[in-house]
Amino acid sequence: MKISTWNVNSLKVRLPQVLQWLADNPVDVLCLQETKLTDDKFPAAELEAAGYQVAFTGQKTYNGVAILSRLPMTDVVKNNPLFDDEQQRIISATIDGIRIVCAYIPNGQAVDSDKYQYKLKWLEALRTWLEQQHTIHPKIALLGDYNIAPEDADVHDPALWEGQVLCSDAERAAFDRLINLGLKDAFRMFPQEPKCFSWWDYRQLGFRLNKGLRIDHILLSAELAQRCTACIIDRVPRKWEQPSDHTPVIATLD
DNA sequence: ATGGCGGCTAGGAGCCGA
Repeated sequence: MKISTWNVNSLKVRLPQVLQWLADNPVDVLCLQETKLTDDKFPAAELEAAGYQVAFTGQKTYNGVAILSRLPMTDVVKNNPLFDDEQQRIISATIDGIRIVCAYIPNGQAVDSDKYQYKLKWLEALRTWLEQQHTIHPKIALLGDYNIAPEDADVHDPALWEGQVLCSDAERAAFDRLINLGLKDAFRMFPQEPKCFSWWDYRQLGFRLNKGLRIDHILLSAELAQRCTACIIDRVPRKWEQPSDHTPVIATLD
């Protein structure tokens, strides 16, 4: 079973690329972030025609998440019931006995901004809820755009980014608290080349110069980590015309 | 580098992302 995540930065613009990527990479589950579509505009028919069931929750202009699955989905839940939030950033479902949580964690903008405080509160509420979910569902995976580079190895220029949003101590501590629930960062379970990233700025030739960050992650509970045989970042769609600034991450489970 | 690029809403220029 292959489960994956991709921040598509507008599903309206990126739908052809999502369909192409799924044709090339027939994963069982794809979690999407930043769909930026209200539910009435979600391209369900096109994705169903490609062989995927869909669950989604969106809003105008910003945010929006979805789960695409080849297998049936049950118990779809939108958002974090413990956190009153107008922003549509979480959707979860059970697929083949696995609880899949798709999350678009807030960006935070800058460490001195209100959005950063919202990000930290949002992460604390996520941790509390996920702890409960983990108890209920021992087979649980949290996939998405975390907007956190967990370690300096996940940053192209750690000195430039030190203390900045996405790399600050408080954000990394929040990431560690998720790990401490008993979750594993699937990508770091395996040997990887240095300077592997999942996001590159559109500006300044970010991708060509590999000036990126690894901020898209798949965290697995112990039962799933045992079954995980590979985790890779697929840079290919970042090379396509009109790409998302993020690229997919895929974990393979036995 | 208080920018850039790209998508969004607008139907301008400005917000936001990361």
